[in-house]
Amino acid sequence: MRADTTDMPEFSPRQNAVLEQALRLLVEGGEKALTTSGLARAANCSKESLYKWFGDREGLLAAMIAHQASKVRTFERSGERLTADLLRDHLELFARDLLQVLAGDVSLALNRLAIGQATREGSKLGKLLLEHGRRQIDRRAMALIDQGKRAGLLRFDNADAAYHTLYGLIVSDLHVRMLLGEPGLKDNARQAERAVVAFLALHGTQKQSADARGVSAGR
Amino acid sequence: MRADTTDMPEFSPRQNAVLEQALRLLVEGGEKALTTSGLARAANCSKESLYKWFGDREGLLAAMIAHQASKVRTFERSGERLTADLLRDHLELFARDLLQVLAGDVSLALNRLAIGQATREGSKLGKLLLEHGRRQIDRRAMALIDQGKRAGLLRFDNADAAYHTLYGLIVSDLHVRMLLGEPGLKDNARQAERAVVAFLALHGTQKQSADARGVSAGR
DNA sequence: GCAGAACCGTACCGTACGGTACGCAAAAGG
DNA sequence: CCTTTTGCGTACCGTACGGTACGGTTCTGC
Repeated sequence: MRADTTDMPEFSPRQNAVLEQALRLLVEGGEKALTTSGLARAANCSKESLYKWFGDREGLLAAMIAHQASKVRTFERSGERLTADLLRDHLELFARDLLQVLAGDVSLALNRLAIGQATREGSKLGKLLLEHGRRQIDRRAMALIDQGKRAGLLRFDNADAAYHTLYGLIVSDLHVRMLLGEPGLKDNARQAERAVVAFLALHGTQKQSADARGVSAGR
Repeated sequence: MRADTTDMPEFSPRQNAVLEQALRLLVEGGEKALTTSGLARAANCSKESLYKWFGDREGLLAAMIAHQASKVRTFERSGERLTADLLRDHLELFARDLLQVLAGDVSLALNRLAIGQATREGSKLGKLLLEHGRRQIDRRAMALIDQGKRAGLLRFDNADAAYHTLYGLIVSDLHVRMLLGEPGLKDNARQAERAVVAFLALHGTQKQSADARGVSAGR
């Protein structure tokens, strides 16, 4: 494996337009609506071109995932000095972004696709999705958590475990519920705030402000 | 107790055997392996009978969910007096049970099926799965949490929010990862213990024992 | 013992999919 | 200007699915 990322084929503009149509079909009608004939019709291209570009149906699905991942770029974080308030703000921003991403139409459709494809033996698409879709956001959170620890604002043994705690507090069972077709939250921001307050109560080194704790356990 | 929604048709032994085979096929090969012809062959019955009993394919899938749910009976809890240690034990037992259920082959297969079927507009199967599969375990946890509060061992505003916190701490993103084909945890018990310690740190009214806190944030 | 229902095994039907082949127009390139 | 490449549109093929029909067989009730 050379380097890490960006060994992605980088599709031509035409191919990207086709992949965009493919995503649209998938979002609007689920996997059964994404057929080679239907895509060729919707994208005004020939089936032959589809097979030439993407190999087969699985290649098309993989290309869709890569294409979507290439659109979500997570800006590298600044190296500013962390304060407790700043850390909390960044954690909340991360939480809100995470909830928004997970609730996105395209994200849900791709996850449904990969999960529907998966079996007990694992799934090529699932691996791809976790690798392309999650690594970015994982990195961002881990960097933030690590920075918080180095600044003496957070305390934990295992950064990975701490991150999973944060993730669980933010998302709970919401992701699976949305994948099953339930509507998302009315207020992502409130959920984000709650989760960060709880996370800081568990792993923070300082008392939080009074109004903040009111969210989690005040009357 | 028929109580609320036991309007489930209650299938005959023969039909239950067929549904069992259907689950086996689904677990072993995913949705694409669950065909009417394949099921008829595997269960030694005729396709005509399948359609007579279950109406159509969707009816078969719904029947599979109902059948599986009917097998998972959550024993009603005792009314014993709660102590802090007892509460922690029950919470840990709940967490272990939850992790074990979510990691089960049949549960994963049914969730994959319903998720693969779901679209933006929601899914009949998804609703069914959440209703039949989750309500039991939700009730159990809510009862336990509520009992803990009445015993003065837990403190929270919103029992629902507290339960979601507990759920998130226990499961994190593990469920989705497993749905995508990743292997489960090596040690469910450890994860359960961690989650309960964190939950009690957030919502408990008493200090936990030293070894317990060592799990979450020891030096 | 007999009529009727339930059921199995199989054959069958229409359809729609993934994938391939071909004819032709429009760019690309020299 | 001519050639080559690229790609569109369509037709086509094999397959496999969901669903139905039917003849033969076992089970059930009287």
